[in-house]
Amino acid sequence: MGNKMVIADKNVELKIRAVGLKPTRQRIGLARLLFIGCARHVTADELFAEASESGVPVSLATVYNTLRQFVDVGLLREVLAGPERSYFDTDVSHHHHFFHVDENRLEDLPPGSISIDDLPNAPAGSKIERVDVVVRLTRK
Amino acid sequence: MGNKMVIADKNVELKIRAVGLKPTRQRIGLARLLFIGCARHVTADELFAEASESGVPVSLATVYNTLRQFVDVGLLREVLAGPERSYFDTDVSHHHHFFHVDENRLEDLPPGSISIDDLPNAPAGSKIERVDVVVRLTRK
DNA sequence: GTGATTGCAAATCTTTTGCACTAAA
DNA sequence: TTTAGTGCAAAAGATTTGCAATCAC
Repeated sequence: MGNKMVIADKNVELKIRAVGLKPTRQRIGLARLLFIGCARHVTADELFAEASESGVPVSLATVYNTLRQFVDVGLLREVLAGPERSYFDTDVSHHHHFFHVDENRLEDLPPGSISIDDLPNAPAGSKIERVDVVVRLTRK
Repeated sequence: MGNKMVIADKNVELKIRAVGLKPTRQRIGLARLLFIGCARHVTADELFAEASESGVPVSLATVYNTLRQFVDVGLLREVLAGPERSYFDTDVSHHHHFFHVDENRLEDLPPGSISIDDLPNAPAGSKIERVDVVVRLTRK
């Protein structure tokens, strides 16, 4: 059993090294939670809770700092879905989201769901960084 | 000069009454700033500053509460552009936004700029409340 | 007069930061 | 050993809330 785990850990460590960060116990622990397995959407709070449960020794401040660093180096994408809190997506490819308003939960749009035509020109002096689409959902 | 002002005030008061709110001095003052003239995007802070400058006697807490109430009754729309603060749009019709990341400023997309095809079906049990598109801009 | 609204200050919530301590290289 | 990273507690910023005072009707 331990074998796969060890290999995955090694990959996570390499991933962190690859972006120029020091692979500390905390970063490795958080990265394991984030990057081993399917793509996911987390808040700082959720990740902190998960880390605590699974025995990763980390403080909430470090969770925040680590998430920010991972975004900065392109390992995570920050998704703006509501004004209350930030969501982080382990899938950094260009895609869009459902946001379940009643549950404060993000979900990927099925790929190819939305195609945007007639993208406007950026106003003078600006360039388009990114286009975010959020489909807000409520209970039926 | 005073005449137009008085009429506009009257309309603002009627607007507030129409949604079932009591037209207090504060609500009328804020509504005048918001709804007389062109459509605009404001933050609570900006509106509070404006109110203070133009002699509308109102506290920051009341600005927040009033904005929230105006959103609830459909007089304003809250726009999600970043996690730091909320923006309020006096244009409640369906339209999308540029967000100037470096300036924290919203701007309407030229009408008809974006057309979304292939809108996905909502997941089971949910219905689509709204689709938000934010085109994030940085300095060129 | 009476119930809704306001102002203020305090509380809340998310996120960031300063600084002494710890750990990775 | 040396520098980067961490934890804690405090700070910061946006927003909400409790409650006594005030206002609209």
